[in-house]
Amino acid sequence: MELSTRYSPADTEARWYAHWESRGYFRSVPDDREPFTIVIPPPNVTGVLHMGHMLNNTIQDILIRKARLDGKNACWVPGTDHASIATEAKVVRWLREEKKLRKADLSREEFMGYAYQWKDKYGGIILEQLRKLGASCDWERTAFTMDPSYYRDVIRMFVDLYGKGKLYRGLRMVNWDPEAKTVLSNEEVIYGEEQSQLFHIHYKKQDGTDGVVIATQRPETIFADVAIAVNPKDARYKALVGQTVLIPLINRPIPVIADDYVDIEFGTGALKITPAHDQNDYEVGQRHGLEIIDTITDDGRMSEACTYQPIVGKDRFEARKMMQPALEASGNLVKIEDYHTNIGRSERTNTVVEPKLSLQWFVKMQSLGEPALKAVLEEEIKFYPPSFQNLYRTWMENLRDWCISRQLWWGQRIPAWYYTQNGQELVFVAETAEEALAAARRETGLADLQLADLRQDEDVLDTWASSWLWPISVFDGFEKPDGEIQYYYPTNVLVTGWDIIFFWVARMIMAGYEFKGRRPFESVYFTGMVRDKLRRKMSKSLGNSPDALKLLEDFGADGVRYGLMSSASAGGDILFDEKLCENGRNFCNKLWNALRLIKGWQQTDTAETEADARRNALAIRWMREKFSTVIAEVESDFKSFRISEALLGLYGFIWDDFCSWYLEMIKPGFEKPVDKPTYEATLDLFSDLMVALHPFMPFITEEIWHQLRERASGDDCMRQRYPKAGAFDKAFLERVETAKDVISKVRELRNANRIKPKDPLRMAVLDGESARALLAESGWQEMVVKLAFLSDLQPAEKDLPNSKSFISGTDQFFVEFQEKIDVAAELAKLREEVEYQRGFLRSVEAKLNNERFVGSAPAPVVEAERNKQADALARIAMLEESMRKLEQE
RNA sequence: GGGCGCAUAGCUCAGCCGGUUCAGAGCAUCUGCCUUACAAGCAGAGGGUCGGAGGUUCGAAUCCUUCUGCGCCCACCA
Repeated sequence: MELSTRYSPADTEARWYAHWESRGYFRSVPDDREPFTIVIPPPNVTGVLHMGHMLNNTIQDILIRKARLDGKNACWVPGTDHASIATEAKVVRWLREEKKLRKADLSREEFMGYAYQWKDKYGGIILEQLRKLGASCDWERTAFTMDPSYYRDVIRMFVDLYGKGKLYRGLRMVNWDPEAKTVLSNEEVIYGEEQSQLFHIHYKKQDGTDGVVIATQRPETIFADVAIAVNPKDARYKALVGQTVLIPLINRPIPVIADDYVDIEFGTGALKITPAHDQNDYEVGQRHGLEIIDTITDDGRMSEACTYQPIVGKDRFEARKMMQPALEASGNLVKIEDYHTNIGRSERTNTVVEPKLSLQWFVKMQSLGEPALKAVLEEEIKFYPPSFQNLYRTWMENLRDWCISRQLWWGQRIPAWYYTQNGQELVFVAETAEEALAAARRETGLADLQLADLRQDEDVLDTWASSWLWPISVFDGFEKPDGEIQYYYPTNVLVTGWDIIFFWVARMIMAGYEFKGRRPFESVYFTGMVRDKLRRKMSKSLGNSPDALKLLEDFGADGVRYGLMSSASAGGDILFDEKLCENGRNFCNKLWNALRLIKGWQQTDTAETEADARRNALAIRWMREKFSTVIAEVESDFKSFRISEALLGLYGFIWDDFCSWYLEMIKPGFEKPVDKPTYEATLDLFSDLMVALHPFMPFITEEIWHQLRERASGDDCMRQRYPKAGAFDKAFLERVETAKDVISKVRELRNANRIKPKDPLRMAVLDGESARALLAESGWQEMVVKLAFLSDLQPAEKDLPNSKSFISGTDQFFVEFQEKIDVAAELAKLREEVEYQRGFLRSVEAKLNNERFVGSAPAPVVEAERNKQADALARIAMLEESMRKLEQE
């Protein structure tokens, strides 16, 4: 079959993926092999593939495929996250725009119906896209955080924590998203510097005089004020403490109090206290026993409680605008300053977050955090790169209770039922409504109590309160603790972005110890962020993110995988450039053409000449031994998750050593055959290279594997065993490098003297001890350039009127050219070289003459310096000899 | 304000538990080649006093101090 000069991934990728999948190669069931488990960081169920997904899933696939080739039972569990707030926001928008429906007009059941419609339509798209990338997930295990069994586990978790007293309901100041009308965790609030205004407002005393001026960015909240606070040490306001001032416009009297919290230096030194709308004010209010007046509704409007009628019902920002003219008119506005400040916005809706008092469910983090922190600090769970331990530690040492209730519908509904008896609210937390009812009957003594008498909590759980169970629940670890979770748990490695270290990684660790008593994974590999060339994070709004699917089409999955991995050190950001994928595509093409070359060779039983046979045997030996060293590197790179290094090592070996040197060495002459032993050895070698490269570039390696030989059914590249690093002879490998170096040097001379390739050197003459042995043994001097050994020449030929010399290692070489060479230029070069060598010698001798060096440095180091000295002396002698020869002309 | 990290070739980075893998890789640049696998290619070359200044040491890109310039995390003052 004729092979095209270009490799076309489109033809092969879909075919091989279907082949692998139909053969069940991705499937894992427990057996007696060692397991290797990864659970995917579940993408948002309605998400689409972006660069970040491609990066971390490529890494996971590499690790999984490597483990499979290492003979382990590799299990990669895929799945999706219901992503409560993000998905609900999308569904709400979809309903509004497509169905002309408002969430407020729908019942919970109706809304959930639509949400599932949406999920059925868009959910799982991303999993399909992962297949295009080559992800070898066990698709039969595909999980979803709202699957019935998963849902049940989340409920169990809630009941369990409640029973252990690690979960409570309380009124706390929370971050409120007035658009999504839900509470947000601290991590879901994004702070950014924004332009604002500082209003200086005069609160007058009841007699209409004096009073105090305060500064605020939020004049619309003055109606929720319950006091003015000053620092007790502030002389300016001493007299005022204990007196009463009036809130402008509504003239409600409030006291002036003293509290250390107030900064004398800042603003006017007087602070309005608004406990309902500010965390710190809330705390000050608690200290002084002040009341709380909440003037902002759940959707961010001014409520009746603010009592200033013109702004009641208005949006908080609109109300703010109305305050300026109103305060001016009443004579309370002193001035307005422009002001830079940090404003917190909702990660999901981008709305300005409102601090608000709210009754929510919280997880007590103290006892959960301790083992989780210990595990990482003591490296029972290893982080790659380890520097993320610091970030983790600072967070874990400052844990605050985790608010896990959300005022949404899309999620696991909180399993708490309420019954009001004699004005007192009783709470029943249970896995099912029936159990709650039974408990309610017991506790109230009302045997005829019905379900309808109980009211279930309306809220659902934070999405992270379900995904923190991921490594347990995907193996049904709550329902069947003695089932296959025993085999797969703890998982081996988690691959994820460091941006969710708190949201997810830390919490999975806590859940692992809390619910399983063990770590959820042995290692965590943190990927960096994928950024553009300007270091900007890739985002939809910037439009700087390449279309992932288009990339796969343009460069092939292998090309993209190469591109992403070639510059992805653990934790380091990737400055993505399509150029990287182009390199990957080019590499595929290189492999493809190596295949074409080999497949095009005629074969013969034995080599044409003895020299050919010797050379080929030597070349094969060299490849095998060097391959051993490369595999050893790859293995050690994998151990420390230096995946990028492993790939680049193989890349260099394949491109430079295998293609540029080895294939050129054994390549038969035009229309000449290659001997069968060499041919077979080359196919074997190439096959091994494909297996070694397979984890990184699965498609092309599988394709070439099958092109190289007829393979029996089931004899696929991805089913092989990874090549083992064998023995190698270091001295031999070094001699080969010297020989290569000689040839490179000759090429350099030819290049510099513009001797065309078609016009080869008449003769290159060389001499040197170690290189000589190798070159003689191999017949390599016949290879790329015609070389002969100086000592083999007749005396007359030794006179080299037109020669150049160079040094490689400790050997000196001469090359003769037909053309007259530029003697002056050559002399200048030699002079430069001799100067360098003399400088080098001086530094070496300075060390050797230093008694303290000779006395205190270890013997091998001193010995090495002595060798350097001898080498340098020899080189200088040779160079001077060459210069004398040139000067004679 | 508290903490962490980074600074090495034009660009992106590796090396960093001191001493021949020590000044490296890829990309970019330059030179010469459409040579019978591949121009998505081949053969070569140039380019860095390892951010500045001190210190420890026989010896520092590597350890310490400090300065400068970046980046990130946490907290957040009205």
